[in-house]
Amino acid sequence: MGYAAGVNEKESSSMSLKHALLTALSGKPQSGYDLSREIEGSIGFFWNASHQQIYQELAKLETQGWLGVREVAQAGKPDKKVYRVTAAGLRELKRWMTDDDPDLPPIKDGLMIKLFAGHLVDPDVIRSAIETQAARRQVRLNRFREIESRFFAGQTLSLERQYQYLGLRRGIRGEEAWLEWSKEALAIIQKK
Amino acid sequence: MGYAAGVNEKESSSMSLKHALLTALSGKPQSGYDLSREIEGSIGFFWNASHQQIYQELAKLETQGWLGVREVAQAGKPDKKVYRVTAAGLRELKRWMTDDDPDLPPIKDGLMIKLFAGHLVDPDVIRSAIETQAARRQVRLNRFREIESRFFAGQTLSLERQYQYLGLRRGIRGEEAWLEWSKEALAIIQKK
DNA sequence: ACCCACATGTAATGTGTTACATGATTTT
DNA sequence: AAAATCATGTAACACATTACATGTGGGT
Repeated sequence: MGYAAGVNEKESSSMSLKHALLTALSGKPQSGYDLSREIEGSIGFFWNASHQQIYQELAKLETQGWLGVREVAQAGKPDKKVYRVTAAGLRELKRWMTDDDPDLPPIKDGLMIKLFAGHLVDPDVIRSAIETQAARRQVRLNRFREIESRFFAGQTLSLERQYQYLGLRRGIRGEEAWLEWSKEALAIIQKK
Repeated sequence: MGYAAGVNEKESSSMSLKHALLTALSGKPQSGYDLSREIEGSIGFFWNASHQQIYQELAKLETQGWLGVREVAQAGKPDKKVYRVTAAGLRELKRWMTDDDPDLPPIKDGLMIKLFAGHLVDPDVIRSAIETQAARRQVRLNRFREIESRFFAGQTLSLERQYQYLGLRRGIRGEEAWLEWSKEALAIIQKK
């Protein structure tokens, strides 16, 4: 039988909007719409998804038995489908939490590609691309810091909130590091 | 004509392995195989792709006229297809470099999801997940630092190499920030 | 009138992964 | 003899985005 060896390719076990949704719903039962709102805040900073994707994924998770649904009528508003995590869903979430993902999360940063092709264009193009991103990152950092001082600083935190706070701290440090880098980068580019 | 407004959804103009490949090939013409090697190093740190995806994308780019191919016979080895960027391809790359991507790059970090669900499991599970990632990030940081001191430190750099160096600096600062965060996080978790 | 928030979806397309497939040469 | 490197690809599937679609009620 003739086929050679190069088979041990990647195996990212992550790939899981599923588990992000289970996590968000384990807090409190919610509708797809609610989730797509919430996911723009705390948890969604680390795992992004559009509302279409969320609706599809919720339907799958329900079929699979990890979620249950209940249709709730509302006065003056469309009905909503409120999802909750089942016992099987919770089991799956806990299982996933113990398995080790061998890869670091992949990065897809267009600005870095632009950097690597920077010599092909006027330095002003690169400078302005960096400055534009820096402005957006600064906005995000400010938002994070506000959340920190409003909801976390100087308060006694439950274990759950403590973990949330660590997530926020990760966001803060990430943006700070990016902004420091951008200063270094702009200083060097300016000198040309 | 009856349909309402909520239409102004996201519009990430990034999504571009295409441009990562154009960038890599603008340096020197290469085969898909060469690219899949190179992409594990410098540029690939910021834009990941498997060899299958690269082959498919190269074929598309050639059809589109942004790349040209030349089959090169080799002694004792399979033929290879060497791709180069065409004039149209270079035009497209430069065009892309000037357009503004309104979104910050999306993050998909499973560890952060685990954090948010941390209260559902024993703190040891979280602690060990963080430690495992920290070890991998430390390895990556060491590799970056070695590249820095071997190929960039104390040398006069061309514009092209200068930009590459800034990319590397971004990688270094990113990993440093992550590791500092992990110390903070572990210190807090340990106290429980 | 128009827009926004609420609320849920389908269809088509595009991007990315996993598994399968081949086959010569070089290293262990 | 087994395994790794070189080199390219197809097929099936899973994940994600864009565009389309509907309809109520409240604010400007």
